[in-house]
Formats: sequence, structure tokens, C-alpha cells
Amino acid sequence: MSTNPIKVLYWFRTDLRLHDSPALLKALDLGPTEFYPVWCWDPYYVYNTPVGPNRWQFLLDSMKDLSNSISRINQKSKLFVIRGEPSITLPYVWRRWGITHLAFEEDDDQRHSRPRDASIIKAAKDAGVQVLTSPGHTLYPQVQVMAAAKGKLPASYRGFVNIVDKIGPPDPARDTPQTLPDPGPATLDDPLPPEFLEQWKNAWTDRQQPSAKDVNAKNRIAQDLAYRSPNPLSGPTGNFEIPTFDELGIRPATTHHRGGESVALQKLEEYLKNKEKVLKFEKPKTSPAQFNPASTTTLSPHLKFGTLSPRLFYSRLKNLERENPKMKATTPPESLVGQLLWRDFFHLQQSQIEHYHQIDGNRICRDFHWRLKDRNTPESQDDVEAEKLLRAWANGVTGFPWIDAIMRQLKTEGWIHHLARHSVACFLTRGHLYISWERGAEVFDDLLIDLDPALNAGNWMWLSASAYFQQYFRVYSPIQFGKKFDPNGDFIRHYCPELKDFPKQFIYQPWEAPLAVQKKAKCVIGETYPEPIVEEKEARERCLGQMKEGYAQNRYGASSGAQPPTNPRGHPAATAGHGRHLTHSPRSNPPKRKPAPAPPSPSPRAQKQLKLDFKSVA
DNA sequence: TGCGGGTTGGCATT
DNA sequence: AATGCCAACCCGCA
Repeated sequence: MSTNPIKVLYWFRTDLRLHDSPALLKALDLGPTEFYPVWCWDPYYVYNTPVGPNRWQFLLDSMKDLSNSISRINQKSKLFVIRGEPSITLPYVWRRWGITHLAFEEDDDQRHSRPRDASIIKAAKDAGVQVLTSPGHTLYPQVQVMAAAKGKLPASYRGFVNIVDKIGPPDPARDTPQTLPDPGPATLDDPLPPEFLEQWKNAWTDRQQPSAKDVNAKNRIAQDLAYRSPNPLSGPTGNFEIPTFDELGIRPATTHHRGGESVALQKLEEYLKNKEKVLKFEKPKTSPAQFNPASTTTLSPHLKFGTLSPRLFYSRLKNLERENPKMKATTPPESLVGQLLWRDFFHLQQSQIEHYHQIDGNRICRDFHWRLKDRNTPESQDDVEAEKLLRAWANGVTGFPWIDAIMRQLKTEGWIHHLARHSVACFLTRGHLYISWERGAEVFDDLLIDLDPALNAGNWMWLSASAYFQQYFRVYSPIQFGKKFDPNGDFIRHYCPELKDFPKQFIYQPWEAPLAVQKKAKCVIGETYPEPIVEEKEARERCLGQMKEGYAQNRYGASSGAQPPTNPRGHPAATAGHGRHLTHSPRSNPPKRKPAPAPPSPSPRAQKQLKLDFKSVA
């Protein structure tokens, strides 16, 4: 009995850290004789998901840092990066390495992660590999909250907070392991068996979207990886190394936000030094226009990648409150603890609501007659004007400097302040353009480093008054809102440099400046910087009317408790290769295919993405 | 059925 | 800085 080796493959996904990792500790408690820390790098996902370079960089940073930390406590070990779709490569690797146990942190994303993990768990069972999982990405395990809620999902933040208050504080942060067992001889250096290659090839072909006829450069690189390198699983040199931008063919990142557990922990310590700022934190009073440094923690990407544990953050905040009782700390929802609870709230929602990331089939989401609602709309019914508006919004060329500055910061830095997200999301949807929140969420999917599907979908529903929030007549002004925080328009001057010499008086509405003023500022509206794409007041009033009508009609993505429609609009599936859609995988309905395994988390969207084009202004 | 509340609106008034 | 009004939403609770 005692001679049975315990060979553990630990699969890192949403938890790129060693500190406070319940799943990792559970795996180590087995007392493994061999321990393999693994990341699965799925080339299909990489080349078919429009994730911008900034998020890739953050992921690679985090992987490098984790690998270094692993090597620091065991120089024979590191993060082994295995190229390939997990559902095919992991079973092969188990066999080759004689793995007895697979361990990973649970992921509550029902759209992709859960089906993927279910198929892996099944494959493990079939192969006689034991599976250990643990929650760990949120403060509270979702089963615990649902049990405390007697199975009834709280529909509001207040309700959620009432329930977790009954539970008490979340688990304290656990220790960082000081040692790790050696890995075994991690080689896959002989040629892969033909049946494996066949399986891979089939899976690859299966996962091609119909419109991916034109094989672009990225696909070619991916296919090289898949078929031609001597051993695609272990990387170009067979050492399971972390991919480089060169290997991946990804264009350089532009952001200053950098990933990694050590960066996260340092950033946390730095932030906590300012006790006043931490304990008196009120989200609505922090400025969306402040940059470098931002007015908030900017720890969100670290929570997303798991380079920072939310329980560690929470316990540090609570300790600070305890140590400074006279300072009268702020409370949820506006405090920093409140922000962590918002994150838990939306993750709980995501875990319990079918089709959470879209309108169709979503029982809590109102179904307004948005423009550009359905990407599968027949060409004859395309709303060409709305597509132009969406592009202008995404590219930061709406002619509203406040909106454009935010969207350009999003593109350049991959991070924008929460209230900035509100402002641009409101503008796109219920405020001015009346375009579906799904289209906006897709742009955020691409560009946000901290993209978390639960928070993204939840907040887009909130801001578009589709769920959680109903006071649709409270509209953020693209002209006035930013002025409260930044009357001089420094934020605009930085991200829209063509406007930098505009006088303060006109910086938020440059089209109102007399031509002489425009000329003096070396920026003529309509030439150097665009005219506003809509007349503000007129657009807002039209939207208000449509929202009122939408509420009266009281349509939802799905009726409560009912099965989601399979093809709600009767539209034909997306046809091949038009290039007319801004984006197109049929995200609306449950995927026919196996869901794509997802390292850094948004959906495996196909082929085309919104072209971000600055040349008209840059 | 009625009422207070809802993470963060805008505007005018004090 | 704080209040009331705009026009008026839904939710949860008594």
C-alpha cells in the first residue's frame, strides 16, 4: 500500500499563485511522490479569441512569475506549459507520466469552463485518475452561500450581503507552501503516436468555425505548432517553456500594468500603507479621470488571474480596520471590502443563472429591442448605421472627448476606472446609442486586462438597465460627468492629444468652440477630431422613450424557470466568411461543439474581431 | 397595497 | 456640500 506512488498533476488556471490556494494545498496534502505544476496552452484558443496583447502579456508575466516562485522552492521544478487542448493533451500526458491524481481550482463560468472541466473529469475517471478540486477564486464558496440562502439565489446585492453576514467572515488566507515535491522525468520527447495526432487533427478541424476559411497568419502559426514542430506538446525546444510573444506571433503590448503574484503582493502592501485612503475608501468618490496613478487599487487584473487571493486582500483590510477602530472605516457597498463582495455577488450570479453572458435564454435579463442585438441577423436586415456607431465607440472616435479618452485608455492600458466603464457602457446602450450591451461587452472582452466574464456581463446588464438596476432615466452625461472630477480635462488631453490645446471651457464639447478657437488649438472639429456621432440631447431623449417602451413590454431573455429557446429568432446560423459581422461566433445558443478550453477566460470567439482603428485621429 | 430603498445622474437651488 | 426636483423604474418588505 505505502509503496503506491502518488503522482499529481496540478492544473493551474484561475489561480496563478502559491499563496492561499486551497486546491494546491489539497493536492499537496496527498503527500505526492511526484508533483507536476502544469499550464495548458491551447493554440486554438489563442488564435481564435480576440484577446488583446495587453492581457496576453499580463498572463505571460504571471506564468513566468509563478514558474520562478516554484523553482525557488524546488529548483527541479517549474511551471510546465503543455501546448494543446486540455481534453486531448491531458489524458495523453496522464498516460505518459503515470499520473494518479489531477487537481485544480474550480471555475464557476458555466459558458466554457464548466463543460470543459466536466469532460476532463470524465476522461480522468475513465483513465482511473482521481480528481481533486476546491473552490478558491471567491471569498465564499458558492455552495456555502446557496446553502445559507436555502437554495434561493439572492437577486440583489443587499440580499447577498445579508446572507454572507449570516455565514460570518470568509476562510482566512492559508499558508504558502515552503516546499514542493519533485516532478518526475517530464519528457514527451519521442514522436507522438499517430492515433494521438489523428485525434488532435480531428479536434482541430472540428473546432474551426465555418467562416474561418481564410487562414490568416496566426492560424498558420497555430498549425505549425499543432503539426510541424518536433513535439508540439512540450514547445519548440521540448522544455515546456513559457511561450514568448515571438512564438505566439502576438503584437507588442502597450500597457504599463504588469502581472505576477509577486507584483500583486507588492502592490497590495504598497496600497495598504495609506491607511486613511484604504479605510475611508468610497468608490463613487474616486475619480475615473485620474490616471498614473489611478484613484483605485488597480488590483482587479490580479484577482482575475488569481495572482492575488481575495481572501488575503479581505483579511488584510479587516486587520487594518481592527487595528484602527477610531478611523471609522467605510462599509459595503462602497468600501473596499464592499468591492470584493460585489465580485463574489456577480460570481454567484454567474454560477446560478443559465446563459448569464447573453440576453437569449437569460431569465434575469430584459430583452429590449436593442440595435445590433443579434450577430446572426441576415445581411438584408443589418443596421449599417448602428454598426458605424459601434465602431466609433470602440475606436474612441465618437466626437465626445470624455468617451473617446476612456475608450483610448482602455485600448492602450487595458484598464479603466469603474465609473469610466459606467459612463461608456451607459452611452453605448440605454444612454445614447441604444446598441445591445452584448456588443459592448465583447469589446471589453478583448481589451480589458481584468476581464472577468461574471463581472463584465453583470455590470453590462446593470448599466444597460437590463437587470439589477432599473432607474434608466439616470443617464450619465458624456459632457458633464467627467467635468465633476476633472474640470481642466487633463485626462482628455492625455488620451486625446489632438485636443490638448483646447481651452478648458470647450474641452468636453469642442464642437461648440468657435472656429477661431479651434484653429488656435490646432484642432478643427470634423478634420483633426471628429464631429459628435449623435446629437446628445436628441439621442438621449430617444433612448429614454425606447427604454420606457421596453419596460412596458416586459420581455426577458427567458421566462423564469423555462428552458432557454434553442433558436429564439429563427435566424439562420452564421454563414461562412462574410466579413460583414463585427464579431461572430454563435455565442447566443449553447455551443454544439465542445467548448474551447480557455486559459485566460473570455469566449472562444471566432475569426473576426472589431477592427480598432485610430488612424483618423492619431 | 403601499412605501422605502436602490454602489456612484443632472440640474437648480440653498 | 446638501437638498429637492426631474419622472417614475423594480424590488423587498410590512
